[in-house]
Amino acid sequence: MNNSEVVKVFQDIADLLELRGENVFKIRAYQKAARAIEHYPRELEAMVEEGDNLRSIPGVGEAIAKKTTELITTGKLGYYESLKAEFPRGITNLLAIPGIGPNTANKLSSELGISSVDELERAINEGRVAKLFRLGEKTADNILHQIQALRRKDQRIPIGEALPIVEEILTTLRSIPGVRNLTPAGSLRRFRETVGDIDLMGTADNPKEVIDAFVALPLVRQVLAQGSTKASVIVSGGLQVDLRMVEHDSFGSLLQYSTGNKQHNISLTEKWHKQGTKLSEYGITVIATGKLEKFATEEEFYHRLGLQYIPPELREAQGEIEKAEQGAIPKLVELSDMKGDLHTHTEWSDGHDSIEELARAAQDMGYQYIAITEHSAGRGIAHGLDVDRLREQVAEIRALNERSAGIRVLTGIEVDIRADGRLDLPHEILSELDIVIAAVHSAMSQSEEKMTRRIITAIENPDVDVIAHPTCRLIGEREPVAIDLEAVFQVAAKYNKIMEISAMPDRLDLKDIHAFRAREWGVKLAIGTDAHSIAHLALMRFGVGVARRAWCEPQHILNTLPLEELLAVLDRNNH
DNA sequence: GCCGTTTTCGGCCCGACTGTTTTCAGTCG
Repeated sequence: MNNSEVVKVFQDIADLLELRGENVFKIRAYQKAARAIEHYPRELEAMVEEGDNLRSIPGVGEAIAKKTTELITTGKLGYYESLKAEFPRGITNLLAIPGIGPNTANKLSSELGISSVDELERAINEGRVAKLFRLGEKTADNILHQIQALRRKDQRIPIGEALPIVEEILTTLRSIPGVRNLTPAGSLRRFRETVGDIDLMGTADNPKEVIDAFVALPLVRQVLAQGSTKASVIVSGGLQVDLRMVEHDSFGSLLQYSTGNKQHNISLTEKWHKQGTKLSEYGITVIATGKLEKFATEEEFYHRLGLQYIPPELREAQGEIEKAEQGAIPKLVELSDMKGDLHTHTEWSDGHDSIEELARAAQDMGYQYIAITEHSAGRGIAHGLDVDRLREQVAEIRALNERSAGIRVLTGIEVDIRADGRLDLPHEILSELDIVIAAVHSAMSQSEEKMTRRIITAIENPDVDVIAHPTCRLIGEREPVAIDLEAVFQVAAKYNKIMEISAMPDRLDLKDIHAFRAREWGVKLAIGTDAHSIAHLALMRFGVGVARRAWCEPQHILNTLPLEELLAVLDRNNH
């Protein structure tokens, strides 16, 4: 049983307890535990097997640890089953509709016998819902509207799709005179791999003008709300974007409040409440005097609390507040630390541009090096290189390096790892290359045991430097393969092999929590774009985002090294 | 149900909106 299945059970328990009208703090405890497990970098199943204490997870105490163990070892949870038996099947689906909470759901169930979204829709259309006490025509209409929105609403969208849309909006609005601050908040600012709605925060001398320009943007399809300081729109693609404007001197408080995540904010607020201060989107209020302090920047806000500034990517309630108290927030890797790209494709395999074009583009980005890593000729991979073509390419790259200065082009390959763990190309050619990346592109439905063995065999192969996209997932399209990453990281650490963070926004593989664990195991990471064209080189920032969420500093990332040091590390393994 | 620089019991984040009702319950972020 994987973590997300455990999370689902505890979220469901919280919903059922809400319906039952239980103590809200008990409900909150289950929600908090579910969130903590959702972001936890280790698989609970492995922890239970190894006898590790689940109570080391913040928010998991004696009762929830015991329930988790039961759930994982037996596949069932008695408490959950009996709780479910108390309510009509499917009633928790009603809670997923915005505007319906436990009280409304109970009322619908007990008075109208409704326990599904379809039944609810029918009842609204027949006018039965509006007749209930404390409901009415408007509420019923609103629920119907929400049901329809829910049905056509896409899932959370990948950050790679959201960010370009947001940047287009920001660029236009920033050109309005009088705009001083304008930035995204929420999960986009924290660089989560997918985002729901987009929140934008800003300040301007003329906020109304900015709001008017915002709702008039050409990509706006529908205006949901528009006031003097706030507006909500749906843009083409179905994404909801909210803009909120505040006074200049309150911008820091609002931005901090709106960046989250939820648990980060709750932890801060709870902690300082005990010390007699109240935190809100308006600032910090000393309860005794009622005096409100405003903050123009987030830095001032955190410093007022006696904390180091916490970068948005770390605000996930993973111990960052304690680290900030100790002054131990890491100096996270930045895009400007990147000295080169170690994973690219050209027209030699399935890329679009020539080696030289790609190299020039990399040089223009200020890189010191770029590795050309085509696919190997393994089955199923378009235009992969066999030994002869690879030799030919190596010769071309060497010639290119000799006749041009400014950037070093590294010879390489993204060699296929076959189903049994052997590589698709022989040692003779691999040993001639500057860098060998190995990756799985076939037989992805193997058992966890087989897949783990397969990857470990590749890691143990002295010709291999880097393992790329080890879970093979495609966000929203393909589930990750079954693999024991803890075992993989352990072996990678032993052999000093590198794990890649794919910066390709639909991969981001390793993902944040896996990269976090790899770093904890002492595994060195590389960030590669897997570029198939010049434009893809710019995707590096998404990989840097993942690395930052994994608490990585420059020394954890291979391709922050200058050329000579990079070559020394790669030479260490073989060649 | 969780937790501890008020530490094993007694707390547990804050503010706003909406619709229904006439003072506030319910829900959300």
